[in-house]
Amino acid sequence: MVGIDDVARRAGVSTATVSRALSGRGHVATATRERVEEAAAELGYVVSASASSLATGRMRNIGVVVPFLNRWFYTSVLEGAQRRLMQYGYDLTLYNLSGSSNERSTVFETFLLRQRVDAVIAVSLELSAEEVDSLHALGKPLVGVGGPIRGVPTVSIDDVGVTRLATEHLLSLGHTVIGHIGGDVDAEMSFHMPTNRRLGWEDALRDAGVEPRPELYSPAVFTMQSGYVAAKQMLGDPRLRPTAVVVASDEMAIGVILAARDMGLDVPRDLSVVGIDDHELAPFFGLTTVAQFPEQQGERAVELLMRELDQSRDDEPANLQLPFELIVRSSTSRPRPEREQRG
Amino acid sequence: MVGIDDVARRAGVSTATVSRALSGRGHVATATRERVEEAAAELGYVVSASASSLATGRMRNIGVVVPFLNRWFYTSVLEGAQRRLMQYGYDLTLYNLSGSSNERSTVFETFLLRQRVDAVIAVSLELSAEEVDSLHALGKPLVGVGGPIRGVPTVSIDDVGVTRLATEHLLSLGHTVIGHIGGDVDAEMSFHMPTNRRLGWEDALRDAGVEPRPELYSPAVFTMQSGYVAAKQMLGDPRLRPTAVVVASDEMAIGVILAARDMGLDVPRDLSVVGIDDHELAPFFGLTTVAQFPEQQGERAVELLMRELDQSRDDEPANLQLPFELIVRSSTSRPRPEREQRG
DNA sequence: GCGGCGATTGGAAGCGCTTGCGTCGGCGTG
DNA sequence: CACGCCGACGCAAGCGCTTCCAATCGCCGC
Repeated sequence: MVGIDDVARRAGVSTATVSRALSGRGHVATATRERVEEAAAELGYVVSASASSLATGRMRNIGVVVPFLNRWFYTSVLEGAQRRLMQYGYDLTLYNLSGSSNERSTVFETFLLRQRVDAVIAVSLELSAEEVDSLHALGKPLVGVGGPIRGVPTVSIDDVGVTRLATEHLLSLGHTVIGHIGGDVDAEMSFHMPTNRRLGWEDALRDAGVEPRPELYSPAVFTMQSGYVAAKQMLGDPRLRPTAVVVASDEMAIGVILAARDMGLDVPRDLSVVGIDDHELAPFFGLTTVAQFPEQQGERAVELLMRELDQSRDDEPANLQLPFELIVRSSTSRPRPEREQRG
Repeated sequence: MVGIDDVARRAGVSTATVSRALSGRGHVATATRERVEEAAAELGYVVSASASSLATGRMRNIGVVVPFLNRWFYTSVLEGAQRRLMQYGYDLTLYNLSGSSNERSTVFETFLLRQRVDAVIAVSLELSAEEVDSLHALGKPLVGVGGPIRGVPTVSIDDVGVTRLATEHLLSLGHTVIGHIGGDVDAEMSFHMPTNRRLGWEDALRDAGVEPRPELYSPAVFTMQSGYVAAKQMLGDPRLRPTAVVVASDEMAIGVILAARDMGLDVPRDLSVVGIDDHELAPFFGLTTVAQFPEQQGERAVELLMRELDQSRDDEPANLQLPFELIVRSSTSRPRPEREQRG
């Protein structure tokens, strides 16, 4: 294994100089630096991560904790985070909580505290005060993606605003009987998100002078299947049927579209559907949706972290609100004229 | 930061003993061990990963390289690998190649060689000889998931057998005009897999005395959309239409089902469809499929790796063939009687 | 009762880097 | 022209563990 001394010898300098030259810290004459770099390249020298970490106390590695892996949102965040981290020269070690039920405590109590990561990004996780504290006690910065966490900087989108925008789109098309199929709070780990999305729907309706009808809200978990089932139920009675629905995720929304088809309803003629996410399948189903950009969220989370890692954490926890955007496709249109609709 | 000497002092022993007691290596009297463990627990001591790694040369961390993240197969493999690694006390650091085009070389030349991982798992990646060699030169074991790699132990499924099984299922139902929608070799990174799956279809047909018709094979990339488009084309002409199709992945197969519906064809009455994977959406669409178990593949890959890491690599590269299984749902049935079919 | 052996434990030498502290010149000022 | 400063570089002390080697000690077999 070629070590720093080999490089030093070959370049005719001390190991200290090699270290400085290669890391860019400290003053090194240009000529010397080049000689060192050349020697390192010729020998195929790569610094030993563990030796470097032991000496500096920094691992150049950050931990990302996700509640699931098999979900578009999480993998997208992961993808963005990974890309940005790589640019910073950092590694990403992955912790997935979806395994056994006690995996969560294992991750927090053993793995994350094991000095293997400089910081952690928690995606859609409601962290307990102890979890946050134990990390902070070790001097490990922490940032969250999705949903605020007490005392922790976070990047997220305005979940109220998202469904509000979706609902307003529908209202602007002339719909007034608008349903909402949303997250079932108990079934998901991402705490306030489902509730906030419902609030956005309610707020938009009220602002338009329409009182949201409880029977037009239907909870569901974030899967296509669950969206399908919820839609079947909500659309069952033609007299109570909404002319449009705001659905809390694209996957659910696709389930809704499929349900509508199976019931002989034409989308968007009989039912307008708007989802949230801009999932990769959304274009295929012509789904109008409010796009969020999870990859970007992952990237921003990394940037936030890097800032905390660099500077002494002066500024207080920022809550970064990321943009979202309505994308109109073919699943929404004006409602059918009343008389025709009844027919 | 509490270190090993703190524990040693508290337990009244030397650091050497603490190390031995906590790591389980070497002989330590039971009473002593307990005393040390107690002291460590009270102090909340956790070994410093970098110090330990520097001393032992082992990182207890393995790298997993995937070509994409947003695909059911990869995340499932990842999930299985992660779970098993965690049980072994190992971390998983993730490398995703789907970013920029030069990310691949960056990963291999910089990150993987940086002494941060003890070994690597390559998922659905055709590695070049240099990539394999450079890893082996560093003494880093390597195992592949999906598709054989020269000189590297691999876990995979029998891709020929998988489509063969699917095709035989269709044949046994009485179908004889069976199409295949499969991977486009050029568009995917997973090399022989698409070809092998096509071979399975051809073999099964020939064994049944049916010559596979080239116009009943249609290449497509592994997405729902692409399956949809391919199906629209293959099913376009009623006189040439197959009564059944074997589709190389569930996502594509769902696209096929959707296309059939849009063309007014009833599945399975007018068209039987069988996919491969047992994707999480398969039950929802009633898709008959040949299940493979990617999580299990991830787990087995880890086990293979651990064996290489433990023993001196005596045995030569094993190629582990994992099981697959036909799951019959509602997308396949006997073909309609001939006369009715034409009608 | 004695030599020897294995179980226990401590001492101390690294593992391969980073970095504070010093030294050595060369150059800008007064 | 002398002084002081600063850039460039080398020395050597760690960073916090692991583990080889040696020292002890209790106990067994002859």
